[in-house]
Amino acid sequence: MPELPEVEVVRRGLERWVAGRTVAEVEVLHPRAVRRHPAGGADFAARLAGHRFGTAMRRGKYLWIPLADADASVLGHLGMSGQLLVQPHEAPDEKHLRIRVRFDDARGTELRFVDQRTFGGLSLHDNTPDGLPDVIAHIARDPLDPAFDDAGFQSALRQRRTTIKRALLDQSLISGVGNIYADEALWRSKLHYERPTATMTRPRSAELLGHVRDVMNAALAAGGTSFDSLYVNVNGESGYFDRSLDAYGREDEPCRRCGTPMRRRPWMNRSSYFCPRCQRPPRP
DNA sequence: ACCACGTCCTGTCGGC
DNA sequence: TGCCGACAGGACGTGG
Repeated sequence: MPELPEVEVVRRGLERWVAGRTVAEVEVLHPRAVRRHPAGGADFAARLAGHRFGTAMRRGKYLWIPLADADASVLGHLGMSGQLLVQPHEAPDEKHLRIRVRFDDARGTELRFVDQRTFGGLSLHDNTPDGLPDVIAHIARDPLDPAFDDAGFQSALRQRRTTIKRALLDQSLISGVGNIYADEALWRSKLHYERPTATMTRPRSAELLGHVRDVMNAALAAGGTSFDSLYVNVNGESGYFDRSLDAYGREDEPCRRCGTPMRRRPWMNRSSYFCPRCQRPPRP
């Protein structure tokens, strides 16, 4: 379940292994992997061939590789189980290989998009004037972006009529936060996931934002987290932010602050993990 | 305009 | 032993 730190690790891998290379041929092996490319797989392959890759960029969980010779980008999202692998040509095809990109050089490697659950995919889009693929113009900056607007986020929270975890997962408010880091940041902030955003004072919002950044930076320092053997970085090495989670997946285990057994609650077709003592539910 | 929820997908795991 | 349901969840479309 790649979130921002894992995606950043993949971005760095792309920067190192595919920047500057020219596409020779693209094979789309599963239509769902290009479902965000409206004209379909054949068009995706045809339009990409012959173009040279620039330096991979990232916003939140989205990755894109600008074409060095056109005002367009290859946009990628890893979804739940997506991997971008740089593999030798002779490596056997992965079971869930969805897209293969061959290059026109003699480096002997190709780029592969592998994805078991097919929530992720690649697509080709024109750029907006600020160099962003047009279809992700609505995605907010992420908290590690130097241009992230802290004050704007805080006032947006107060104006919303929703609850805090929903807001953290809303990619138009703040991007790059998924279920795992949301639970981690809320635990660190001693906030219940159902706290109304309207009750978030400036200091409380600032503290939460600080914890979101701390959790992400810690994961980044550890080379990206993975809690699922499906997740592998761009070179095929599995990252693992070992034993550093305080909330996610810790049902019935003692809270690392107060020792109370942690709880899991079904929430929005997923789960929320929290300490019932440190993170008191809001008064109804 | 804002907000909530169902849906897509495949593999693993645990219970009966 | 084998079947079946629950679970994992990011982002988008739809309906309120």
